[in-house]
Amino acid sequence: MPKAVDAVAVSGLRSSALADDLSFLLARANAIALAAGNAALAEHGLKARSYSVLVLASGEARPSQRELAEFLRLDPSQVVSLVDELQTRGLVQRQPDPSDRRANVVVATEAGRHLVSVARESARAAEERAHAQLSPEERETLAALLRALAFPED
Amino acid sequence: MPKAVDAVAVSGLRSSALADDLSFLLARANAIALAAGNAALAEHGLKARSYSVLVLASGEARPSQRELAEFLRLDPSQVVSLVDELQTRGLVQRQPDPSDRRANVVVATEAGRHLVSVARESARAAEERAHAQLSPEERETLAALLRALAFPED
DNA sequence: TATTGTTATACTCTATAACTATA
DNA sequence: TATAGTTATAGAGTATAACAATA
Repeated sequence: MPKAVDAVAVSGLRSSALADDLSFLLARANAIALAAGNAALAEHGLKARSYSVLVLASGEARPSQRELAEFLRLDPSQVVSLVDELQTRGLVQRQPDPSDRRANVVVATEAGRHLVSVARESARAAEERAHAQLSPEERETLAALLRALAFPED
Repeated sequence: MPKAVDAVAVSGLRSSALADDLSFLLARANAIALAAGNAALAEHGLKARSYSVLVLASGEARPSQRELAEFLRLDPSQVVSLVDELQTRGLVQRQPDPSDRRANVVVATEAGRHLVSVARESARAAEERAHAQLSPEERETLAALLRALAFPED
């Protein structure tokens, strides 16, 4: 996530053309959420990226690295690094996919599942703080609208 | 913006814990919008960053580099590079701020204003395509909700 | 003393291409 | 011929600290 210059209420730029631009608002809101999320996850030695992989590896989906890359919009080579790191720390394992010997299925270890359950609390608390401006109903509305943008194929 | 692995409908990960996470949806929607925006701006020799600076420099606000950094959530040193590049291309000028001789006000040149008006059309068209899933009303709702997250001080 | 812009540096992230082993 | 994972590398983005000029 970007910097953190200060928190002084910003100039007359709020009334500029950009301030109504959906893409700009998306970028700024994301930068803020990412910074808050990374700060909260840091105490567990995780970042948004590695946390995401760990969460997905802790579920029932048994994703391949290819699927992780696509879902997280990362290059496959970036997933290699992330899984390497998590595997070195004993948090995930690569398991050969019986149905395709080229593919690795990434699954969390017991330690990984435990860490994710702890980290999830930190992440949830951070999100709670970051989104305190919105009511629960507004958050659900926002999630639904973002889902339409995030998964346009539906 | 990240990669572009493919566009195959993704696995069972859609039903994972992450898929309901507001921060994750924000990140994925932003990655998609940013990729589309950068692609559209590339034909004008711009990216989302430099386009944003140029838009702000084209308005009435006459922002200082410090204000640009804060508004765009960039480090002041990153703004230096962006303004350097735009200035080299004759698109913006640094003007001394009479009320504070330390500060540079960044203003677009005639060429800069012209380019931004052309580029804005490309950006608008790209956004139209990227957000085609949403109705105009939904987009306005989304913008209002994102504004609350992007500018939490209000 | 604090702030604006600047420079320099290190680090992380991203994009690309090539290679292997499988399909 | 195409795909999953890997490796390597170059480039873009980010974070940090220090400095000069000014407040």
